[in-house]
Amino acid sequence: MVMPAATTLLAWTRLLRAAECASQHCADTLRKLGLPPPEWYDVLLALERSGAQRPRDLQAALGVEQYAISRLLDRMVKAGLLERRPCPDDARGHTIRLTIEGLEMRAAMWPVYAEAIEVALGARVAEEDRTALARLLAPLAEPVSAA
Amino acid sequence: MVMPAATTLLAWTRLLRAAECASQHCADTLRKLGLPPPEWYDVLLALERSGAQRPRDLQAALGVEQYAISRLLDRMVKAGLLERRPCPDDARGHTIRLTIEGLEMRAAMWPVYAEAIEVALGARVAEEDRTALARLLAPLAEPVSAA
DNA sequence: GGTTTTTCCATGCACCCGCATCGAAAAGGC
DNA sequence: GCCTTTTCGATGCGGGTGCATGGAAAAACC
Repeated sequence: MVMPAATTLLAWTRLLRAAECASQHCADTLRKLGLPPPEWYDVLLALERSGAQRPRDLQAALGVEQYAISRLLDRMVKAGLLERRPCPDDARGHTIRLTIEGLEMRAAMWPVYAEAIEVALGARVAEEDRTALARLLAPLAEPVSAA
Repeated sequence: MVMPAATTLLAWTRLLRAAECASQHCADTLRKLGLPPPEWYDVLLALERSGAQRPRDLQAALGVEQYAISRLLDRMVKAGLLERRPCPDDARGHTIRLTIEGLEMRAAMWPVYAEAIEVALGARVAEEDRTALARLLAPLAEPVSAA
């Protein structure tokens, strides 16, 4: 029976706990101000950067499950931040566009989101340590090889 | 408007993505073998180490919400892994005990869990880097100061 | 062209979570 | 002792997630 090294277990628990604390702080901060959760921000940002996209492209870009995107877009359309349009060259799909409200919402969320990230991470780790951290996390930031 | 440093944003995205990938791999591995999710393991381990505990102690030890523990214990009792007993010196609470099945379940989960951790983390980061990673994550592994 | 396979997206269902709240027991104030 | 406050744990409700599946369009195959 394989027993992970002590350093592995320590890094493991710290990694999970750190991510939990950080993302929790972020989500809480947004919610307390009546703003949408972080994943909405990611969608808004992706659309603002790349223009209209199809759900499957967003899915690939954001790395979430297909049904998650489908329902996330539902909610955001219902909230008036996005618009579904029929896709000209593929009748199965749609193209998703930002509305004005969506654009404004991203702008409204950013300062709050940025501040939360700064508090949760920037202010707690020195510049050089952040660089080292990013480098060490790089190999872990992609899916475990197709199990 | 505060704009986090580039190193902060990079570390941020890597941290969240790494934790997501790692914990996902772990949960998937257990699930595919018909085993309970990781949080059940944590409860089983805590009880095996410290003997019977009260829900509020487990809550503090595991750092989850009160209602989460309440319902998690419900499910685990229903699955036959735990037992609730009246608490002798506090009629509001209970003491939670492992059953034989709970003990066996933890033993059954460990090799699988350990292997998944090894694959998701141990095999992807060198020994010295794991040490450095744990050190860098330490300040982040506790809740953001009471916001 | 017709048939099979694959891609794209939605959705029913069961489950889990977060919030707010509740009832009951203990602790504290006097 | 009595009253107020705090602690302990459960739960109804709305909503999000994962799984499996469905239907329709496109692509691939022959």
